[in-house]
Amino acid sequence: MRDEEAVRQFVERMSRQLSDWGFPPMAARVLFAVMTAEEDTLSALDLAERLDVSSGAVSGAVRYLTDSGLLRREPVPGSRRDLYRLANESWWEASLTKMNRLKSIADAADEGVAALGGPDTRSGRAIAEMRDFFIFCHDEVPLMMEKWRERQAAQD
Amino acid sequence: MRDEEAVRQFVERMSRQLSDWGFPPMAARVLFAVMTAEEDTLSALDLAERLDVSSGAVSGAVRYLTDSGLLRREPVPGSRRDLYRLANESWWEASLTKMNRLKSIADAADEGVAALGGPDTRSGRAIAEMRDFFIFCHDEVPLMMEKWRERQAAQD
DNA sequence: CAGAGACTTCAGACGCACGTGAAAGTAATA
DNA sequence: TATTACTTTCACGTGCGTCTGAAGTCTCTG
Repeated sequence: MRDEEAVRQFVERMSRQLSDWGFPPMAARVLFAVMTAEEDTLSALDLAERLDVSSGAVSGAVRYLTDSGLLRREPVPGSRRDLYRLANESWWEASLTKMNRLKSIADAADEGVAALGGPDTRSGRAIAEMRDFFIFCHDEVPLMMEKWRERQAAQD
Repeated sequence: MRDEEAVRQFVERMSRQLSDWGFPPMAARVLFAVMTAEEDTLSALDLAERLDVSSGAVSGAVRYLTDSGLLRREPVPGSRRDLYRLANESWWEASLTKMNRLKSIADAADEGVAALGGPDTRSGRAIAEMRDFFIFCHDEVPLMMEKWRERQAAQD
């Protein structure tokens, strides 16, 4: 049923997609290794073995992921081993909802308008419109997410 | 009024934002050099001078941008010099509307579900939900853009 | 308290994408 | 046809992020 080789390829392909978006590659691999596991927690060693990477790489990746709030570390009492679990089943939703990137762009654009001498110059107007567009998106995305959640709720 | 140094910084900062999204840095610089120009067309030489980069770099960047449909090349009759103009005043809108990335992720996720043995396994279910989420976004974004266009139209 | 197991840190190597600068290519002018 | 103006191509150098592997640290067990 489950095709381990295909799963590997999937993890690799998906990680590539994420890293195209600026996500650290190894962190992406770890994230999908956890998502594609039938177990709901994995140790650092498990991750290193399944991904066939060094323990150091795993260490850096889980640190990134826990800092970002995507993964939760669960120390095992009476053992040096830590287990990792997805902090949020639908991390992608939370990630998109924030979308600080849109805000950063809007902010940068706003400074641009000032540098260009206000929204009444040719170029200033263009950048101002761009800024407004990104502000609009930044506002709309949460609404979109809400719609998604409603739809999900309705499906049950 | 117009602060050239601040404009430079703006171009640089904005390009950085774009390249964080996987956009080629030099292409981003050229794009914003054109957007921030008061002229509506610029030659390759203009671009090289304003950005203080080599002509080779400009050549590669404009090729990328014209191929992507963001810039239009306008040969000047009786001259070897070409001028470049924004192909679309609101290229960002068009770019977001396409958003092939979301589709790619959904496609990859779909293969993942198969590899995991269908949507009835623990991990398969998680990936299937993720897939549906990205399909949802892919469908919603065009609606969002429509809303934006309506709002813009209303503002006139 | 010694040893084993587990994670972290860090210096080094590696690969990759990017921009440079020079040389070649192409088209207009004389 | 030679010259000039502009663009494209490409081999090279560089910088950056990333992974490895070994050494270090910590903590539980015997």
